[in-house]
Amino acid sequence: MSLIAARLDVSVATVSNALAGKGRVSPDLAARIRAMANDLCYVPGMAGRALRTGRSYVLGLVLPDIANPLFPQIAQAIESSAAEAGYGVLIADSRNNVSTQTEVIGRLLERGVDGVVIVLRRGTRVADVGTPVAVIDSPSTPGNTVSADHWQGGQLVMDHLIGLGHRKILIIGNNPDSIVQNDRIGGMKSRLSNGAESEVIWVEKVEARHGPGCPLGLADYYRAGFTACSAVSDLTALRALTEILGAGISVPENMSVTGFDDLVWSPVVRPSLTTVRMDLAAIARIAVEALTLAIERRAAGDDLPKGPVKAPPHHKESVPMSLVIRQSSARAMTTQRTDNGGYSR
Amino acid sequence: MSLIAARLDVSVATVSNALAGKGRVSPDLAARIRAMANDLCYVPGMAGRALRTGRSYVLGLVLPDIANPLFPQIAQAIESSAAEAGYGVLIADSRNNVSTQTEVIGRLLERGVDGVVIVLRRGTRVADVGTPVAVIDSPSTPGNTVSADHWQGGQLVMDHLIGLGHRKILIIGNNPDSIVQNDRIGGMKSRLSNGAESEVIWVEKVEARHGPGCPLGLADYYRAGFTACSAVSDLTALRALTEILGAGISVPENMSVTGFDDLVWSPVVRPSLTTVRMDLAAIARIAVEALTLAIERRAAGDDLPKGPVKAPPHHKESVPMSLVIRQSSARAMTTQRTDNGGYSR
DNA sequence: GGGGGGTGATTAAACGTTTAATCGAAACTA
DNA sequence: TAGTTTCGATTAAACGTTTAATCACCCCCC
Repeated sequence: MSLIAARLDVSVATVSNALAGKGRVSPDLAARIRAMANDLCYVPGMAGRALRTGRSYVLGLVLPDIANPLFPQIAQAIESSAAEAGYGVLIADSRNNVSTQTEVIGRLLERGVDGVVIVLRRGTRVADVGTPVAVIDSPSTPGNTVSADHWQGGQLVMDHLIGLGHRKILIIGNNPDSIVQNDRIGGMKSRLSNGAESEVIWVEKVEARHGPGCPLGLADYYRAGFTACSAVSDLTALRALTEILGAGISVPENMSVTGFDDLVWSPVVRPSLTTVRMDLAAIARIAVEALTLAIERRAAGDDLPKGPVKAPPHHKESVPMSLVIRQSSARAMTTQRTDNGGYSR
Repeated sequence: MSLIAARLDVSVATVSNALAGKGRVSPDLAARIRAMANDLCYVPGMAGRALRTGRSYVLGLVLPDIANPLFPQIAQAIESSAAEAGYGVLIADSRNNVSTQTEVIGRLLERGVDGVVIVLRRGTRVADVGTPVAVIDSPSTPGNTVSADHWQGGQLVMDHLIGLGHRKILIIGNNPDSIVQNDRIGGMKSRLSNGAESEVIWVEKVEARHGPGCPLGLADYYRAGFTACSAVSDLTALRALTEILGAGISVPENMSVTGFDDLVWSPVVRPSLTTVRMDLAAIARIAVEALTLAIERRAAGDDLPKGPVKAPPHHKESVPMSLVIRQSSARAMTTQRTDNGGYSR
């Protein structure tokens, strides 16, 4: 910048004004400055700007569990929205540990991030920091900024399965403490109709009894007349799918399987997985917008209300999910076989 | 910092020296300063430091394909190593597009990152930028900084399968242009012995003929006497596994299936997937160390050799992979059935 | 023709940190 | 005792940007 100023024999202030379009600069001089800047491949140094303005144009993204297969989608969505708003994204991984979570948030703040996006799990509360925070979890979570409408997503699958004629539906959850999973299951149950019934099993509970990686005994449910498995996550659905296939029960002819989140492998397994997808792009956009709004306000002198930022008024706090119908769900068998469901093969 | 200085009635320089342990400060004054700093919850502002020293203590991490299921592991490893070295990690996503790759690298540089870690795919070359760059791809890739020893990984699975008595082994690749995949396959083939034979199919090629998501015709290979599928990635392995199970062929009794990378779902599917894992923690550590070393050197005035940084001398440029034996691989059937392999069920 | 107002540019301070140069005093040396 | 280190701390400049305050100037109007 000072180089540009020297070359055109003007003051750096004028250069700054011209490039920022702020002060009073004559149109032609401004044009000459822009030309020269472009000529010299000048890019404003963030360090000086950050120092002067107190803003780094960097957001922190803290994930509770980086092994989470959703991470790529989330990171992609947040990074994209942030980039569009002129922000970079600094990642942090609190290894599902609530104490390291506060620690990594602290590190992000030391780095001078202007705001933080936190993806919660199991409804952890996040302490108040001096910086705007957006929380993505579930509409049921207190202090949630924006998230997918998991309840409605549950309704979506259940409507789909009921519509296909299924009447005995096994719901497979993972962790009973997860607000997200409970929302999804609640939505499912709310749409049981026409005498349809459901049963819920929790993977963590059966693993607590039989060890990690144990079979879920799905063949037994099949023999008991269940014709569909609705899992709260594609990971669980995949586990169910392979177990069912391995038991010689064909999918979707004898048993339908559905999941949640449309993870990478869902389209490629055979049969490809019917699932419910969140609109992470929209969610990220709203979260980032809420955050940047709060940042602007704070820079203007207002002090923030306590707690995570709220979704901007013209946006919904919960984003509808959409059903992705693939091969793993089909019409329920009309002639029900309640005995001899395979398993011996 | 100036607040500390005022409170103790010393100069800011002294405070800086005391906290950095650099200049000459009397031990007791230094202690008092540290105490006061701790008392005031003082954290040095990165902006000022960055401006003065020209270093941001931030690394950029650019992934070619953020949908890549390996992303969580990589990001975790890099973030962890970087944090240990005192660096933050700014993520960038070049959506498998080489032009956006250079663009996002540019954005990272504008943000003032001190170095960049690039995970390549398909051997893209990366243009010289004014900042140290570490490349993670494959030992065969020119300019590679560090990576897993994919060739040796291929040998690992093949030794395993041969040891289990398999003699006709189907190798499933994804993209023929991928250096990584070719390395893995090369390693596999180099360990064919005892009259064992292999055949390679490429998913992208068969999809080009029969459309995306099409069956790979694995039952035919089973009928033709193949007893093992060695996929070049867990994603492909999973696809193979589900197709085989769906065809009524049991795994691993009739057919063994192996993959690569130990992705999230590999332990949870049934049968759980035998796979080859890279030591991403070690790889990330070496990459970050090489990078920080180059950064130090550059800060000391040396100018860098062109091209990506090289692994530090006391480290290997290629990190050995390790075999993770699970349920999906087992001893080959002794009595080979070349006809009637299932498929009808 | 002198005061007032708008215009286009400059000046200078400020952000928070590091660091080379300086300086006073105490301690050692000849 | 005078000269010379050594120690402990200070001074001041510097990084690159923004921005409030200032200034010179021209134009207009009474």
